[in-house]
Amino acid sequence: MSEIITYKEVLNHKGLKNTRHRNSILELLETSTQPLTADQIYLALVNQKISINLSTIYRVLNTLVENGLIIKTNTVSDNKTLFELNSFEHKHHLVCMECKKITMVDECPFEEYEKKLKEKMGYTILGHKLEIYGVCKSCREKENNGKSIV
Amino acid sequence: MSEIITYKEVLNHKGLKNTRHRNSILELLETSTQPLTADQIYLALVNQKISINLSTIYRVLNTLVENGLIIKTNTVSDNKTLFELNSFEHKHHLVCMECKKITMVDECPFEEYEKKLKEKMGYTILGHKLEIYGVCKSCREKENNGKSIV
DNA sequence: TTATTTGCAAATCTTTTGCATGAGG
DNA sequence: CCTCATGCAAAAGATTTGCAAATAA
Repeated sequence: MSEIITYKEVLNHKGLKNTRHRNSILELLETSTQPLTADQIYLALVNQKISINLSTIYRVLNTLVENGLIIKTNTVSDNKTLFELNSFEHKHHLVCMECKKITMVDECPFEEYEKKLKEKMGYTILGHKLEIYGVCKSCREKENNGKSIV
Repeated sequence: MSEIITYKEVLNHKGLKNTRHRNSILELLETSTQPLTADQIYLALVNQKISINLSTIYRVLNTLVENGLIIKTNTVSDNKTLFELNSFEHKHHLVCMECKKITMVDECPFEEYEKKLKEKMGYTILGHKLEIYGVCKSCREKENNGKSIV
C-alpha cells in the first residue's frame, strides 16, 4: 500500500488510456517550475524530438483538466491560458512583472476570511485564487545596477 | 476645488482627446455592476443605438488600461478578457460558478501577508488579485428546489 | 490646422473541431 | 477487436493592425 500514486494509476482509474503523449505532457509539467502555455509545451516537446500535434496538446490538456490532474490558470497581462500540475496542495502565485516568472507560495491565511464572506455575502465558498504581483529579487537588482534606490 | 474628478478631466490630464466613444465606454463601465468583455460592451452600445466598431472598442479599452482609467481582468473558466473601471479602491472578486456573476468585495486582510512575503521571498510587492469561487445565494436556492441539502 | 481617433477590411493568434487513421487494453 | 486517441487541415473566436477618412483641440 504505497502512498505514491503514479499518473499511470490515476489515468487508469479514470478510464483514460495511458498514451505516450499524455505521459510526456504530464512528465513535462512535473519537471516544470512554472505553469506553461499549450504552445510552450509544444515547443518543449518538439525540442525533445517528440513528434506531436498542437491540437493533440490542447486535447490532452483539456482531458487532464476535466479529470483533475492539471489546473488551468491565466495571466492578467496577456491573457494566455496556463497549465500546471494539480499538486493537491494549496498554492498561490507570485508573479514578477519584469521577468514574468511565477513562483509558488503555499502559505495561505484565508480560511478565516472565507468564513466571513460566507456569512456576509451568503456565498458557498468553493475555493480561491490569489495572484500577487511584484518585482522579484533578481529583477530588482538588475534594475538597480548603476542606480541607487536610496 | 472639488474633489470629484471627471473622466473628462483625467483624459485631458493624460493628453487624451475627449471623444464620444471614449465617453460612452466609460459611462457604460461606470453603470455596470460587473466587469465586461469587449464584445459585451459592443453589444450594449449597439443596443443604445450607438454606432461603433469593435476594433475601436479594443483600441479605446487598451488606451484606457494603459492610462490607468480601467483595469483588465480575466476569467479562469473561459479565458475571456474583462474590463472594469479603476475605482482606485481595493476590490476583490467573488465569482459564482453557476451564474458566473461577479460580486465585488472590498474588505482585504492581506497587508500583513504581503509584508511576510516581501521578507520571505525577497519580492517587492506591487499589488494582488484575489478571486474567490463559489455559489451565490440565489443559485444555491435554485439548486435546492425539490432537493434537500440535509 | 494638425495630431489623434475611428471605420473598415484583412491579418494574426489561440483554441476547437471533423474526419480518417492509428494505437492501447 | 473495438473503442479511444491522434494527425491533419480547416474553422472559429478574440484581438490587432494598416491605411484612409473623420474629428477634437
